[in-house]
Amino acid sequence: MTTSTLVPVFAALGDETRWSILAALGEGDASASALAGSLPVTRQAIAKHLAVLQEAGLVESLRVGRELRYRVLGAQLSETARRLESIGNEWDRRLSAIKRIAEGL
Amino acid sequence: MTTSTLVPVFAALGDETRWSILAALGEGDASASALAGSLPVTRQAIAKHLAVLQEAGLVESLRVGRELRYRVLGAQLSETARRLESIGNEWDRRLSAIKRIAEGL
DNA sequence: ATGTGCTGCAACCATATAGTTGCATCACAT
DNA sequence: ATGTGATGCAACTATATGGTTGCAGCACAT
Repeated sequence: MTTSTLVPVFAALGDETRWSILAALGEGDASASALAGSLPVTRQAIAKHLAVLQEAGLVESLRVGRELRYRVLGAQLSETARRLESIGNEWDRRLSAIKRIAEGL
Repeated sequence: MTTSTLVPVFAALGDETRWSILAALGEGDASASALAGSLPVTRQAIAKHLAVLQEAGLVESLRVGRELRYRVLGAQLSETARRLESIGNEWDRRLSAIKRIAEGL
């Protein structure tokens, strides 16, 4: 299971550039250098972002000869979504409970 | 519908203190001052966090006499979760497609 | 052997963020 | 009328973050 801490995942997803990187990786695995070709930031900046994403468990890296390719882990996104969903439902449930009480049912 | 921009929502959720605030609000609506009583930061810090959360559409505020109470909007969490889920599935789908191709099916 | 291209590390800069203190102000109750 | 408790605003500090440049090192192909 991919039970990473939730907060770093959200923090990682809270940056536009990282979404650009994820989107670019959606086209297929790519190295930091390759990504630097299609994004308006330097390779080093991308490397830092990839480190953050990897730390959050959102991408994995694989060596291919002298290059380091990155791949998106969609499962981690789904997992995070499920956990967020249940939290959201929890709050909704609580609110409905309060509403029912308020309405005297 | 609560179609807020996705990134600010994640950014808002990418902070421990804000989760503490959300958790505290789960106990019931509360003002910044009230929250400051149960959290280890000052009222002003909490007020800033609440502004971020409100900007992201995660909480709403309601005036009650001289105090400003905040309430969690669970629906926004669920909405965000759904959008994240579909993105995650999208990536999974793509990966399975690649796998099928690689396996010659 | 050597040049090219990719990674890795370090220093550096600017801005954003999380937090603080201090003070003015406004509403409510006595 | 006045005190108390809440919000609102501003200034300030420290650290984190997103970004840069520069350089060293390593792997691959010719």
